[in-house]
Amino acid sequence: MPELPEVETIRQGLLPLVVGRTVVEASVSPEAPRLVAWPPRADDLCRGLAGQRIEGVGRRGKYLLFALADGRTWVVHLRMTGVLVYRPQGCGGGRFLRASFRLDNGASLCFADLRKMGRMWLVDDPAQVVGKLGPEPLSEGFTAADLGRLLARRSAPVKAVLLDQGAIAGIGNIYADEALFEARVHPRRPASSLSGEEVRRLHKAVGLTLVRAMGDRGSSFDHYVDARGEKGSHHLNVKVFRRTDEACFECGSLIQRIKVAGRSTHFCPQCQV
DNA sequence: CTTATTCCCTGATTGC
DNA sequence: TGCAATCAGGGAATAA
Repeated sequence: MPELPEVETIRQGLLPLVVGRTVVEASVSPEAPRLVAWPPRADDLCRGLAGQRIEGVGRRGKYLLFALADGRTWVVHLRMTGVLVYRPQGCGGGRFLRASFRLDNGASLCFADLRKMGRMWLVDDPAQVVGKLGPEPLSEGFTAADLGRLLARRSAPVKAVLLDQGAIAGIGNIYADEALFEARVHPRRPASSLSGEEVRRLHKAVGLTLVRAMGDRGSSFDHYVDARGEKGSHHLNVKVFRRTDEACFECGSLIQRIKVAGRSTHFCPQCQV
């Protein structure tokens, strides 16, 4: 499940490989009829990409944004099992290959996706896709006070707010659990019940958690690989995520798994209150 | 406006 | 051994 640290690792990996390159040919498998969310016809996305030079690779939340020479933006979201890899020799086959984008140096960007939940768009303005996202948690402008204001008007569990992309962009199930452990806050606490001190702790914890994960080039619990097809290593360094019934590194209590906001949630019943 | 629930997808896992 | 049910989870859609 690529979240902010994984998508950012992919972005940084793609940057030196594709910026300045031109897409020669794009193709989308008829087996993936929902992959192209816009334009309505996948063929129009392929035709629109062909001949376009890639001017930059950006990221907003969990979305990758490819700036094209004609001013339009190719937007890619990997959802659960999507993988976007740069292959110098082209994509070849592969059972889960859903789309391929051949570049002017003979290499290809290959989009594989076991569960077919990934989406892509070709739009005039990226805001058409990412316009409703909340602030970037790692931006300078996102302060503890901002987080406090966000949480203050929500009665939902604090974890549900962390997962809400319209509240904060880029946090998914792994890093919500990890940040809440880091902040010593119980995932079921109503968001508005956090004290000022707890809000400051959570703000710091979110940043620390995401930066650490990027330092490990992301977590490869399942399918995630970076732009060159390499796994990350942060799944070896998590404190609670998928550590059910294992000892808390802080206090030795057994990590518990519960459901919060419809998502499996891992926490230490001793450390997190 | 909010929150909760369902659906999409398919391989892996669990239960009988 | 086989087969069905369940689970994983991001985000859109829908319900309340």
